[in-house]
Amino acid sequence: MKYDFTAIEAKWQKRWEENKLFRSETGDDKEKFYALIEFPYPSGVGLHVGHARPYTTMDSIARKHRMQGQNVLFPMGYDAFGLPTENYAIKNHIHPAVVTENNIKTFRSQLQALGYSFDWDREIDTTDPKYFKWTQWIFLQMYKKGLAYKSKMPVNWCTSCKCVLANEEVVDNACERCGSPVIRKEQSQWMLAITKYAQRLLDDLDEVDFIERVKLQQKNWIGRSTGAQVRFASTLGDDIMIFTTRPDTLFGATYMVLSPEHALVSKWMEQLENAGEVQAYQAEAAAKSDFERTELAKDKTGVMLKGVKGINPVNGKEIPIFISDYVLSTYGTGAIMAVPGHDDRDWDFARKFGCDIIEVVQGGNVEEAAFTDCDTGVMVNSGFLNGMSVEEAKKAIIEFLTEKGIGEAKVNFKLRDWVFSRQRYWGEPIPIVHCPKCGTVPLKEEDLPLLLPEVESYEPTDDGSSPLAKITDWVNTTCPCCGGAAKRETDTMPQWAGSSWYFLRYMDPDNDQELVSKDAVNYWGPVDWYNGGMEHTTLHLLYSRFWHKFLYDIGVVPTKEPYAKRTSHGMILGEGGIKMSKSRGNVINPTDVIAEYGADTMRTYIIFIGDFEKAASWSKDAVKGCKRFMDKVWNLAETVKDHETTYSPKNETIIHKTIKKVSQDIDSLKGNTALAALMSLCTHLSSNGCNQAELKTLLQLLSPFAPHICDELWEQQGFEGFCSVSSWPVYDEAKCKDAEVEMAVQVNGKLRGTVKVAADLDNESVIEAAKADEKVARFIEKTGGTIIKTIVVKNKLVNLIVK
RNA sequence: GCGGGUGUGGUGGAAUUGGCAGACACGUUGGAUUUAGGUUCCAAUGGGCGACCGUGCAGGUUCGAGUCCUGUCACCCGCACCA
Repeated sequence: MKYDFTAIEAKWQKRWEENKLFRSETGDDKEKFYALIEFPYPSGVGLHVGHARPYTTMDSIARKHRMQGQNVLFPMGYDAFGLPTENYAIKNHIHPAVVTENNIKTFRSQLQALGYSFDWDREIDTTDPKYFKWTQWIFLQMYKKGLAYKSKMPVNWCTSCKCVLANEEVVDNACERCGSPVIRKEQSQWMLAITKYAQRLLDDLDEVDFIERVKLQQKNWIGRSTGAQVRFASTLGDDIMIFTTRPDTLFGATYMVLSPEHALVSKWMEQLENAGEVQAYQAEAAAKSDFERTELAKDKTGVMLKGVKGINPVNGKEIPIFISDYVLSTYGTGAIMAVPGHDDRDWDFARKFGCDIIEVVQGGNVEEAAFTDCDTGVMVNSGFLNGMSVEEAKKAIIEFLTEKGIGEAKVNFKLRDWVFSRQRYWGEPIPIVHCPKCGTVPLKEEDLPLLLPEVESYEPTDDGSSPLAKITDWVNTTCPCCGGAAKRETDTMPQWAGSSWYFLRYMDPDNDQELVSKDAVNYWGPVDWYNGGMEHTTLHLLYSRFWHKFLYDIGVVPTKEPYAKRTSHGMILGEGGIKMSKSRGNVINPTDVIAEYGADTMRTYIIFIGDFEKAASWSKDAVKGCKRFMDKVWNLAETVKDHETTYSPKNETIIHKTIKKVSQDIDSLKGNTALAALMSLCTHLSSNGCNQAELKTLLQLLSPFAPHICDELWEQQGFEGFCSVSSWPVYDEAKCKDAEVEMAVQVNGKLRGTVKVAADLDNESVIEAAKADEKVARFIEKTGGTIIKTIVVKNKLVNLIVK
């Protein structure tokens, strides 16, 4: 018979669905296993091979765990709010909901064509009112607990479109759409106080099994630092609060720097001798993105505020104050004391602007460069701190500052609060009403979901408010509190909102009373294994941990952390290691690959392509190798005519070895080497003869990767039920060992030969066998003849040191 | 500039974590079967005539280094100059 993958794959996808083979029942007696992959944003271009990599890998893990008898939850859904859909809708005058619906249809059929073992009865969509009702509900709870608040924040403002732009829409400081300059402008925004959870988000990383580089990136992003907050007086009367991690160097502070946006700068403006210069610099800074400020770091810029001086609180010295864009308004207090002797950036700046450089920790040469690596140095030029170690000085100065009431110890985080408003149409409306009498009033829970109104146009308004602001019918409402006339909040939530809790909804997708039932979350939570891209490490992953901790605090979920384990995949690049992109025309569409070679080949190749955690490049030719492997398995099955139920002695060892290898490799994300072992097994069985018991095991081991062909051959061999849900083969450790091993023989560390000996042979016999090898003996003779030392690595290698 | 990564044949990548570098594939070459082949099978395939040389580059530790240490270069991802 011919291997007709198209017919076979359609047949089994249909059967799996008809039999609800992958449905997961909440509350099963079996051990639960919740495998999660990041749900896709259903863009117009459809599924990308980049999606297929983590999805296929996690599918193979889910399938294996299911075969091992676990109750597996492996769900799929769509993160469908977002900018591209909205922009497409604006351009083509189609409702974003319609665009979304069409895109989801495409995605669903593409996912189904790949044969993933999702429980399709649990599919979710973040734009479904039944779903976002609960996104809004969570926001209300946060508002009630004081975690949602309004604040002025800088936004990207297109001077021509007169609207707020996402960072993504700003290209080289210009609007992506119209090319006009983009400036930074203050606008009132809804914020979520993630910083209140900073310490817990940091501490609880110790409790979870995340790959190290994810933990590290989150740690550095949260960025806890300890230091002091210190109040500097100024000659104009106002105090300047600064944060420093090095209060011990306070005597070395020879100038101060404020961020250009600092409130005191505007306050002092009229009294400054160089107000014009200062204002020009402020405008210049406003035109730069934070990122650009960073890139231009090498050449420090700034302006001295003439007419005001700061006063160093420990020695009373008057020091100049600058504004410079290397100080950010969003970190610390937006003001620093500069210690050029012991900070690189301060040193560069001081040299350029002619500020004093004072050494306060001995050990370097501050005339040459800042001495920063100075933890072991001794304090000098620092009054009462002189002679102390850095550590002692830190303690002493904080005591001194606290006593005098001019400073205190302070923990500071890099992490800043989450800007939660978007002036956009295609997002969850924020369920808040503004009442002239009652102020800001949350909607009542029973009035959720608050739906999006129908609008004519999705374009933002030219005063920077959301398109919703134009819908007066919708905006004008009554106050839930006093019943008087009031106006709705017109900002919507960011795309991150819906994805911050979706894993909970999969546990109980149809519940209209709660976001998730206690039974469901107690049974399924936490997610056992969550895989996703590194690009989501600091935003999505942190946001969802934050929301989960909040839900834990209000008693909705029973665990502090949402995900027990987190892994991350590498990117799929185009041929030759170039990034896939539309403009390069090297984008691979999984649907095309399926049409040409079948889903099993596509799945096998995407697993075989390389180390899951590293980037890998697509190769059209290499796909063929995987198709050949499918053909080989098919051909092998055609040779099996017996009904043996035990392995033959000649194949026993390799079968047990392969079961062991594949079992271990799947759970350590090494499907590539598992497949290499299966290819070897297949070749071995083809040339050595294969009985039905052996074929059965091969099919089961291959099934997580290539499930369709395995179920087909399973049926053809007359086995019961589905290979996809059969019991995972077990191996016998004792049968994984070969009787004989080949050991490498080195003379003085260089490979000179090999010997075949019985496994686990004692060292002396191994050395004798090694010396007996003709080539080895010759090299011993040549190098001096006397063996002075021997090193034996069991079953691996002998090294003879000869003099 | 900061944070996190990655560098191995003609190509994708293996290497039990300090123990035979190049498993398994792709490609190439030769052969067999075939009317034909995106069929199947067999053989060869890091470089060098060789002693030997080979894991981005330069050192180091070790009986032994792709793996550990120091320095350095290149590339990729993220970013909010984090005081």
